[in-house]
Parts: sequence; C-alpha cells; structure tokens
Amino acid sequence: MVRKTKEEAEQTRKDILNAARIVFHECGVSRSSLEKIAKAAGVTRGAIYWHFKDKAELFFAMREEVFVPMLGRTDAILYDPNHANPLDAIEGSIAEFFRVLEDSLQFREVFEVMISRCEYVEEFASVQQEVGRPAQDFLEKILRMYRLAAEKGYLRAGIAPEAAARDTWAFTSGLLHLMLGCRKGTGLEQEIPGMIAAHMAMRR
Amino acid sequence: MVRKTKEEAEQTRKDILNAARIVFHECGVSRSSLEKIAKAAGVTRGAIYWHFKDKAELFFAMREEVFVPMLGRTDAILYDPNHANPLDAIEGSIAEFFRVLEDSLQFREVFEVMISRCEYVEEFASVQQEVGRPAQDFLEKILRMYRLAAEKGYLRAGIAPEAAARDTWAFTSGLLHLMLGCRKGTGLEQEIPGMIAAHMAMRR
DNA sequence: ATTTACATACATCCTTGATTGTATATAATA
DNA sequence: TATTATATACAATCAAGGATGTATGTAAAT
Repeated sequence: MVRKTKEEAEQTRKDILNAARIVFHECGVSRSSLEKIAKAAGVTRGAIYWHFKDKAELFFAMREEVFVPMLGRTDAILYDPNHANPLDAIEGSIAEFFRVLEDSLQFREVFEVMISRCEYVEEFASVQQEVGRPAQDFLEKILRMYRLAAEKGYLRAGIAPEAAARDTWAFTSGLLHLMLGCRKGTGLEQEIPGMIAAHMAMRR
Repeated sequence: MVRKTKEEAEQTRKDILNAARIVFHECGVSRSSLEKIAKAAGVTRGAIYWHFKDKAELFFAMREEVFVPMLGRTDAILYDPNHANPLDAIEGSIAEFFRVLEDSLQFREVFEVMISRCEYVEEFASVQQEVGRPAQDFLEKILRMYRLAAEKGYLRAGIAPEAAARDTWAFTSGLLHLMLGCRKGTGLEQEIPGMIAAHMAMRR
C-alpha cells in the first residue's frame, strides 16, 4: 500500500521527527544520515524527502516541536498575576524551565542536540541565530521584571535592574550548558533548585 | 624534496594545527575533511596522518595548544599573592579569561570551535569530558577562594561560599557561551567587564 | 644503512539528490 | 451514486561525489 490518509501521513511525520531526535541525539546531526533516520522511523528516505526539504529543515522542525511549548510553560509563570513580587515570577519561571528539562526526556534530548551535538555552520548558522533569539528575549523579559521589582521596592538597594538582569541571564545560560554539556551525569541536577534560589536570594 | 629536518617537521606540525583551527572554525569539525585541512596547510593528507592518528587526535592537539596557556594566565592572577582580598583574585582571573579571548583571535576561534562547531558524540564524547574538566576545576578553585574570603570577612554576610562559588561558576560559563555562541557580534563583549564587576559587587 | 617525513595511489564505503514508479485517497463530474 | 481524474504519500532505483584508511614510494637527514 502506498497512499495514506491525512491522519496516517501526519503520524508518519511525527514518527520521522521522533526518530530524528533519537538519532540526532545518539549520533550527532552530521553523522545522522537520512537513511539511518528513515530506518529508525520505519520508512524510507522517500518519506523524509516528502515531508521535509532536507536535513536542516528536519532539524528545524524538531526544534520547533519543543521550543514553542517550553516558552509557553515559562512565560505562563513569568506573567502569572498571582505573583505580587516580580522576583518570585523570575525565580518560578527559571525553576520551571529546568523542571521541564528534568521531567521530559524528549525536551532534554532536543536541548542536548542543540547544545552539544550540532555544528552551527553554513545552513545551520541561521539556526544558531534562531536558537539565540529566545535567550535575547529572555533578557528583555526579565529586565522588565527587575525594573518592576525595583519600582515596587523588592530589589535589594544598590543593585541596578540592568545589572541584575544580565547577571541572571548569564547564570541561566551557564546552568543550562553545565547541566546538559560538560557536567551531565554528575548529579548537578539535584542542586539546580538550590542554586536558583540562592541566586535570587542575593538580590532580595 | 621530501625528508625534512626536525625543526621543519615541527613547523609543518604547527602549520597543520593552524590550518585545522581555521578550517574547523569555518566548516565545523565534521565537514572539515583532512584533504581540506591539508590543502590549507600546504601539505597532503600523508603529512597529517604522519603527525596525527586521525581527526580526533588533531582536534585534541589543537585544543591543548590553547588550554594550557589559558589556564596559566588565569591561574597566575587567581593565585597572585598581591591580592589581599580573594574576591579581587576571582574577579581578576575571570576578567583575564575574557580579556585573552577578546585579544587573541586564535584562542577565540578554538573556543568557538569547541562550543558551537563540534558534535560531542562517539570519539568526541571523551573530548567533552576533557573540556568539562577545567570547568569542574574552576568551581573547586573559586570555592576555596570564596571560603578564604569568608574567613577574612570579605564576603557579604548571609552568602555561603558554596552558593557564591556555584553562582559564579554558572555565571562565567553562561557568559562564555553567550559571547561565543548565540550572541556573538551583538556587542556583548564591551559589556563583559561591567558584568563581571557587577557580579562580584553583589557579594562584597 | 636506516630511519624519517612526508607524497602518491588505491580500494572501499557512505551519503546525497534526483528520478521514476505506483497504489490509493480525495475531489470533481456526470 | 458511480465514475473518473488528479494529487498524494510514499518506495525503489540510479548516478555521482566525497571521505577515510592503508599501502606503497622516495629522497633526504642522521
């Protein structure tokens, strides 16, 4: 049989994306041939070329699958009106980010692929820009929050909102890279909530 | 002519390492064929295979070329007895690290290759461990310094040396990744000294 | 004379992109 | 409602180009 119904086609698309994530994570992006991915998905390369233009587009689609819901989760907490203190919103949002990473193998795998299993050159150079964009947005978001906190008197005296924001920005980025890159498997995960709390405590 | 004197051979080894750095940086490690590197170095693949077992060993040698002197520079400042306040030693050491990265194109290229142009799988998985090791060492070094600072009364009351060390650790790692990864070319470099000073100011 | 420091040549293995084939879902039409 | 036409969702095959590792050649240094 060849021609499938739309639902079935959508399912094979998902199968391909799942296989791509697993193979990318295991072999790295450049050593993941489309043949390998196809086999892992139980299809042939023809199916992959039907759904995606090439490997770069497949990679990009895989990234989208997790970035959008991740941003939804963290923004929901960052902008939760229940927080009287913006510092609580920032802390909760960062904690949520790492909680999702720890809970979901799928999310963790995608982030690991992007951090340490992909070479950002040529077609993928643009991907790096896209990957860096949320980081840039994150800086702006927490900067606004820190300014709000300063206005409300929650931010410790002597700390400029700009300085606090950039420091938190670097801290979060570093934590992510340490957790998924060089130091994975060393039990760092358990210390993350404490590190986040300590980080925020210094500016309360 | 074929056979070279020992000094000449050492020079071609250096030529190969330089070419490898440039080609790795431009094409990414996996797309850098040994043929490309050989051409860039003005030799043939035979010369590369003479000096290095394979691409992984070449990569590792390139890394060594900059890691050792870099550690020398930063440790020299970290352990400089002129600093009465260990916090000054920490701040100076971190600042020196980023100063070297900005001054030396060679160092920056190597770090960029390691951060965003190499896939850490299979043969390179061990490299990732080695790359992560200095980060681990750095944590232990500054932890000792922070403890010393606490003993001498330089560390702000209410901050545990352990918390301060881990926070600085993540901050430094994040700054490095933001500078060389997603946000390069956005003028972040100019703000780095200020960010480091602000980071340390929060614990004085 | 022997080892060194390469250059050259060879064989093998992937990968990719393109093309072609084809059975069927779906829409249009009668 | 039944038939027809066409687009869909892949599978299979083909052609071509690298990339790697190894084996061999060789001229000069030691």
